Amino acid sequence: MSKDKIVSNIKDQELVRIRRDQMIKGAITLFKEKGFHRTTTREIAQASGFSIGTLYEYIRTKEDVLFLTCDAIYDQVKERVEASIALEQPTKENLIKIVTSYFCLMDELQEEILILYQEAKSLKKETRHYVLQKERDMVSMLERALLECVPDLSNKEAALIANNIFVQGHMWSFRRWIIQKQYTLREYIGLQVENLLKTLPN
Amino acid sequence: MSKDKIVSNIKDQELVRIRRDQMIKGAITLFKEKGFHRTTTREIAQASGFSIGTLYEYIRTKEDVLFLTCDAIYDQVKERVEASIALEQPTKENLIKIVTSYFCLMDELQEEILILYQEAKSLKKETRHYVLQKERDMVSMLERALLECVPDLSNKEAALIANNIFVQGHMWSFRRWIIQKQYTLREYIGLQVENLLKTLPN
Amino acid sequence: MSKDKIVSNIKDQELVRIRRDQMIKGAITLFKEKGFHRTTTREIAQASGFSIGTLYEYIRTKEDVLFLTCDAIYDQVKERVEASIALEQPTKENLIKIVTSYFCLMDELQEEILILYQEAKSLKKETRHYVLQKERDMVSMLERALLECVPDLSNKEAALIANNIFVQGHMWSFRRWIIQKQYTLREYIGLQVENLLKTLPN
Amino acid sequence: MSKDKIVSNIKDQELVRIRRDQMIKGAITLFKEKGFHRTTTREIAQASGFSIGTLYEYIRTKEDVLFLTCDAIYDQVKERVEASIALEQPTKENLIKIVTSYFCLMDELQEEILILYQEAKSLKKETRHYVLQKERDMVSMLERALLECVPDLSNKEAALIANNIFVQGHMWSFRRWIIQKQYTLREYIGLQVENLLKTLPN
DNA sequence: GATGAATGAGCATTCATTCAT
DNA sequence: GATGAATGAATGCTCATTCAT
Repeated sequence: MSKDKIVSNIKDQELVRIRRDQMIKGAITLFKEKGFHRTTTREIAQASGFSIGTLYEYIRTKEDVLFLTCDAIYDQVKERVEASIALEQPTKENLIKIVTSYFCLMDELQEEILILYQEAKSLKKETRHYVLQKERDMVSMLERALLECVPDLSNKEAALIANNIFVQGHMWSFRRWIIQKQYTLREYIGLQVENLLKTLPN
Repeated sequence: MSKDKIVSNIKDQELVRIRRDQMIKGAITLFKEKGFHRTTTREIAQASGFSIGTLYEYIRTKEDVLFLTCDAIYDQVKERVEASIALEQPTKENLIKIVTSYFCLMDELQEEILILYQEAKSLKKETRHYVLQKERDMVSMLERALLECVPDLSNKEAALIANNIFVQGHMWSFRRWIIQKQYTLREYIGLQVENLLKTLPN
Repeated sequence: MSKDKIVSNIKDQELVRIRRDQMIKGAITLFKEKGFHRTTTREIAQASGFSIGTLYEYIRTKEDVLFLTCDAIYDQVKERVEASIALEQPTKENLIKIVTSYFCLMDELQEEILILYQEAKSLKKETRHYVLQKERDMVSMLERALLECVPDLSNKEAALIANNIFVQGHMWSFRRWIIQKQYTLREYIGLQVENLLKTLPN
Repeated sequence: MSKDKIVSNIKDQELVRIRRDQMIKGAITLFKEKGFHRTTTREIAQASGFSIGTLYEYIRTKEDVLFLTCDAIYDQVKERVEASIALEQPTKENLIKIVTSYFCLMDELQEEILILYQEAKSLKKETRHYVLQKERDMVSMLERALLECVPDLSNKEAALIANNIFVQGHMWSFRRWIIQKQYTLREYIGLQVENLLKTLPN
């Protein structure tokens, strides 16, 4: 597991989980507000409900907080996308359900997605790659769903469409000032799904 | 003009233009490399070919540099998209040409686009809105081209497709580690244009 | 006794002795490696084989560890010098034996001597004086041995020579990078003893 | 030159010299009082007469201050020993003069010598070796003076005696609480020189 | 107009010490 | 008696900004 790479002085693993959850919750609030660079470690500690000294018992560097945060966001997204895919039979109608629920998820997690877009680049190589891999996994899930639901699709086509769907979901977040003024979520989903269907064979 | 909002101590407007061009050139190089927050004003001054004191004769704060830089990138993009649109007759074939040349431009300006995505959020409200407006203008240009070339399109459809094209161009940049490993630029453009055509009426 | 000045929460005096011995052993290893200031109390606890909480049951401050350590080193040196002096008859030949075995001891305890030289200054006044007194005692022992073996020596001469011998022993430790490259221990002892004999009357 | 290895942001080399001299002066005062580790960079800046920001324009790390300080002390010692040796003809009487003036110098620079003894170990490998070399050079100077003034001496004997003299000089500083209570400087020099003469052939 | 030395608020991180369990 | 989680004052260092020359 990824989080195990972040070293902590605290022995009680359950406590580490609890404190890091507090930390991630605090950090997300702050990163939404002012971004990673403008947030101080003291603010993170305070928002997490403990002292600066305690913060550093659970991480090694400020960047660790960013990693834990990005990681948690991806996990959350991945888990829910996975769940929505697992439930469905591989039919075109269900593909639409999957995509729809993915867009809804993106709406729910708008601000978290923004954090990924704007701050993940501040991770060091190794951790950035780790997080990138999670992203890749998620696109792969969409790709597989596409291939199962629409067997006529070539691999390259499926991969591209998966990427497009993936990014159109994010777009609802990172272009919200523009998009959300023109469309309701339902409209947006409706139009994007319509286009998607036109794109698919048959 | 936007740049006029950034105050300078220097009277000679031509000199201001020259120095700011140097500054933007230096800043882009540095921001590509290490991002806005990790770049110091001293480094910007040095990369621009003058002293830190001189830098501050032409701007008021470090954020001004970011604004000038984002602004310059958008201007560059806008100018070239405008040119490509202006040349063409409103036919579907020419729409493809416009979109193709837009994707090529995004390929050329990959790193500049990344700067916009990752750093523009550090701008203060007012300037961020200013830059956002430029983005809106650009999407509008694509939208108008779409409506002219494909008259059957509704406004809402055209706006959404314009946004999709716009973001698919950026995607080539901000998801390059994933996308550019799977597709050549030509392949990417080919597939995206193909999907676009399927999406359009007729 | 000195160690009794260091307060402990623990009643069982034998346990205090045992834990402090562990502590001193751990501390010496660490101080040799990185010095007093660069060693943390956590490291000392760990090297001693118990927790940080337990460490503080047996001392009041980090400086106490330094004191106990310096004190232990001096005790060790003193004990062995005392033993070597006690064994001998007061003849010039035996003086040579005493000096020789002192130099050998200094060779054995090189790194401990270094600790005294480099860290004892970090002790607070009171404890520093206490340790200093031990040093004085040791020089006095050499001085007495000198006076007994070479009765013609004046007090002032004996005191100075005792100091010289004392420091020449340390020198083998604190100038080792220079001295030990030029001389083997035997050579060093041989030459220093030779000079000593020339210095003495008769 | 050694100091050139310490990088400064400031271009004006003369100013660098001036500021570093202030810094060394301030640092020596503080290091005498509380040692390197207990002295903060802020205190060094203040004692030097400028702000913490300015301090860091002239050095890169706190350790740089220690290096500059040790280096300056050695330079001062070396220069004066060199001068005293240069003046004299190679006779035994002049050897005594050289040694006497060396002891006087050690008396004058007592506290600076203590700094070398207690803090030089905190230098990083490279700089520590650099400083060590200066020490070696100084002993070599004494050694050469010995060989010139007392030609019958073997190299090994001369080297050892040079080291003894060198350390007996320092001893006046680092054992001052003991030695300076028993002897005046004149007495100390008198007795040590007397012993030295007994040691030398003829 | 250009320069670069000076400033000090601000930040990440450490670590001796305490105390509830 | 032992443990180890919690604390926060302290510290080294950075960097945007100013201003005298």
